[in-house]
Amino acid sequence: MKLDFEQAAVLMAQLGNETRLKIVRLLVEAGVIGLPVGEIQRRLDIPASTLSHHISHLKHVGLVSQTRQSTTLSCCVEFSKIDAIVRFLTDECCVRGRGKTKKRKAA
Amino acid sequence: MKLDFEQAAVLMAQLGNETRLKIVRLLVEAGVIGLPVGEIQRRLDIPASTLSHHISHLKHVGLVSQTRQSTTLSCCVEFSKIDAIVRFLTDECCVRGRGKTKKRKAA
DNA sequence: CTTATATTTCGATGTTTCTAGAAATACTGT
DNA sequence: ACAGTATTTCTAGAAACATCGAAATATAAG
Repeated sequence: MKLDFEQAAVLMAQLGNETRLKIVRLLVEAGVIGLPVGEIQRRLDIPASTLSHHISHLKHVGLVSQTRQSTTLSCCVEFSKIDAIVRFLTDECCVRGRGKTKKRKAA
Repeated sequence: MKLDFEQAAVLMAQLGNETRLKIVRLLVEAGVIGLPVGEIQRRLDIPASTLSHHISHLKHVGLVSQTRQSTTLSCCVEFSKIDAIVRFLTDECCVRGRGKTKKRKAA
C-alpha cells in the first residue's frame, strides 16, 4: 500500500488527536484479535458517543475496521495503514536528507 | 530523541495538514541548506501570512527551525523530529502486531 | 413482544484551526 | 534617516472539530 500526499496528511491528522491515538494504541496492543468498543470505552473512560465518533473517523480513513460478534462490535487496527504512514515518512516524503551522524544498523 | 505520547500526537497533528506537509516536504528536499520563506511562498503560491502562520506552528513543535541570513529567513526541517515520529510509530506505539514479534505484554 | 445490552446517530454547543488582508517589524543599502 | 524587500503579527470571519446527552438502532434472550 502506497499513500499519496493527501492520504498521508489525512491519516496523520487522524493520529494527531490524542484520544484517537490512544484508541489506536490499544488496538495495536490487542493485535489481530481486536477489542470491543465497550472495552475501549472502559479503558479510556470516555462517553460512548464521543468514542463512537472517533472510531467512525478512524474507520472512515481505513485505520480501523469493525466486525460484529453478536451484540459486540470488535475493532481492529489496520496495520498496513500504519506501515504505509511509516513508509511515506521514510521513503516518499520525508526522511532522506540524512545519511549521516546516525548510527546506522547494517541493513 | 524519544517522544512521549502527547508529543507524538502534537507532531502528527502538525503533519496532518496538507499545506504544512507540503512545507515539510520542500524543506526535506532542501536538506540542511534549508529554504527561504519567500521561496517556499513562491513554490506553494499561498499568501505570506498564511505561510507564516503554518511555519510558526511548525517551529513551535520543533519540526522547523529558522536562521536569518541578512534579510532572508531560511527554514530548515528538523530531521531528528521526523525520525522520532517514525520511531514512535514503529517501536513505541504502533507497529508490532505483525512480522517480527517483540516482547508482548500479558494480554 | 418485551427487556436488556451494545453501539451508533442526532443535535446542540463550545473550541480550535484555517485563511488571508492590513499593519507592523526587521534588516540592508544608500 | 529613508526606501525597499522580507517576514511576522494582528484581526476576524468561516469552516472544521470535539464533546456529550438523548434518542435511535441492532442483536440476543426470555
